[in-house]
Amino acid sequence: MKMYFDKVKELVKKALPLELSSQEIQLEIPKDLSLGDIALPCFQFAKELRKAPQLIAKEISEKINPDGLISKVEAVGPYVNFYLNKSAVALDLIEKIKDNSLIPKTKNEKIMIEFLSPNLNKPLHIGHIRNGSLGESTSKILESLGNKVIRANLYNDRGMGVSETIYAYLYLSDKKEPDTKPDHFVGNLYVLFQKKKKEDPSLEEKAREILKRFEQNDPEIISVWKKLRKWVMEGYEETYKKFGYNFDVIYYESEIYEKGKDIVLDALKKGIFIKEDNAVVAPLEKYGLPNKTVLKSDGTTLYITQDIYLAKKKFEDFDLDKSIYVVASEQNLHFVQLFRICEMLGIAPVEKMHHLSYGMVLLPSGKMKSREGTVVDADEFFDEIKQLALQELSKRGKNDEELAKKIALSAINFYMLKIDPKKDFVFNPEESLSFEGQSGVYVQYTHARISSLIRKYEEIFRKLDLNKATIKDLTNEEEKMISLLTQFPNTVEEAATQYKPSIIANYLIKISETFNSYYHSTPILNSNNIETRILLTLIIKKVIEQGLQLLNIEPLEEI
RNA sequence: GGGCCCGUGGCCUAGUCAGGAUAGGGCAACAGGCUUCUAACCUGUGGGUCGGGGGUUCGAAUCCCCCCGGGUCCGCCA
Repeated sequence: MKMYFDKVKELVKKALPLELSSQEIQLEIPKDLSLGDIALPCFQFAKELRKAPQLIAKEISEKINPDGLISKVEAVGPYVNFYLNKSAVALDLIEKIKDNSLIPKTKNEKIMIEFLSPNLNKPLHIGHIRNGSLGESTSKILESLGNKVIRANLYNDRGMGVSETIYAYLYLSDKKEPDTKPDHFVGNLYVLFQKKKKEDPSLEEKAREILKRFEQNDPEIISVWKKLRKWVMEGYEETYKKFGYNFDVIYYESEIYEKGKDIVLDALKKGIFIKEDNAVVAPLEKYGLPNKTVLKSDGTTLYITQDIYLAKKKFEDFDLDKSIYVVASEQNLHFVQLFRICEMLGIAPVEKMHHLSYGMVLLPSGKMKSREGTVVDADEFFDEIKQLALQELSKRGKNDEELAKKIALSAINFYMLKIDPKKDFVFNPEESLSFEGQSGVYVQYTHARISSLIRKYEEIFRKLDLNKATIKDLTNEEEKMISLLTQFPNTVEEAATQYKPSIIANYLIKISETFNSYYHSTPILNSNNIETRILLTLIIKKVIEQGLQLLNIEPLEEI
């Protein structure tokens, strides 16, 4: 698409009156593709020329002769509309499919993206799934453009929550091996502790003692801690596999929570930080932020101290161009402060760090609270959606557990990703997730339809020689489809620069809607323009396939 | 109290960063469409003060200011 924009700019430049030759030309994509592929709004010249934009549009359009890539130039009101030569554009797309360059590999950065980062005292919930979908999808999008992405996860494997499960295991349970999924088993210990604490508030103090003993390396505590931690991690691995998350690096808070002190003290010596009531403080007021304590007055570390340490370690160990954190929007301030502090310390400029902030997943009753057990468990959630998929499949005479899983995953990932990340959303278990309309399953259905077509008429498809492809006699609908298809690479780049997989999800909806409508109205195989139609269908399939993969969804050949 | 985010038909949402052509979709409702390439689909109908008010502009859902509603953060917690 960019090359087409450049081409149009060049044409417009030549047609502009002299006094405007240096002006930057603003182009846009018309809302309605039947108005053309690229539009030049002429308001931008009206002031300088002191002429009505309608008149300017007319004059410019008359000076431009269509050639090669541009098949038609037309003034409509204050706009000059440019139509691409759809056959040429479609052939170009086929070329790109042949050498697998639909998405141009124009980037080459080393990017770390940290996501999920759960507390190791309970299983993952639906909020983690939003986080995971975003993290995994953003990774894939960045990779598709040529970047090297390192997926990182930070395990919060210490602190009060973890100590409470240790206490519950030692003193409130019969110390047996897990009889359920191991992370759920540990999560149940946590819930048990919360319940008992309500009856006996002194338990809080007892859990604190566990934490103290842990920090003093008490062998009994350490061995239970190791055991519970292993169980939770085993449970997580299973869940990751189910949802398609992959990690290259796992950091453990237990290994870094005391680190960062040296960095802070060094910065204090250099006068970057200041001392306040014997604590070390990062002065951030000049940036319009509240000051941040980075070391307690008793000399012990804080959460942010280890964050500073880890941020530095990441840049040093991996020579990163960018470090991304996928964390809920509640921590917006924390990350603004962290990034600013990192810049003050010379770890990295703020531009090299990004907080991919996302809104909360709420329940109709309000916020999820793991203490009170009002959470939607990730595994149960998955199973529920899988059951729904199974029901739908059985309506169609199929009984395929594996397929049901894949459909459930498509639905979930798409549902999580199609909404703008920063928006909160209320999850209503009964009615939220749909298999029709603007859903992952709708896109999958479109893909499966095309696949079925290809499967049924394999010989025809095999006879096609992509090297001698011709595209001819395009209908209006087909031209519009090609216009949409050319926007795919831009869509991916846009999603990457904005860290918004939702842009791709919405694009896939649009392309699926267009194709389904086309499919309904136009015979593909039983027509006199079969080659052109098959080629277009192949391009659509490829675009949907790649788009779905970027959303961490496996394209299905059949549903 | 201050900062940040959200507010688009009954419900969900795109468009807001980079202001432009009659504000796109989906769900639900209603009316249609399967002996023909997958009906988890398609076609049509009704339904909108883009939270409210000012301002900037030839032009505002989009930019600026004020206000209203909701969320969230502002610990020597994690």
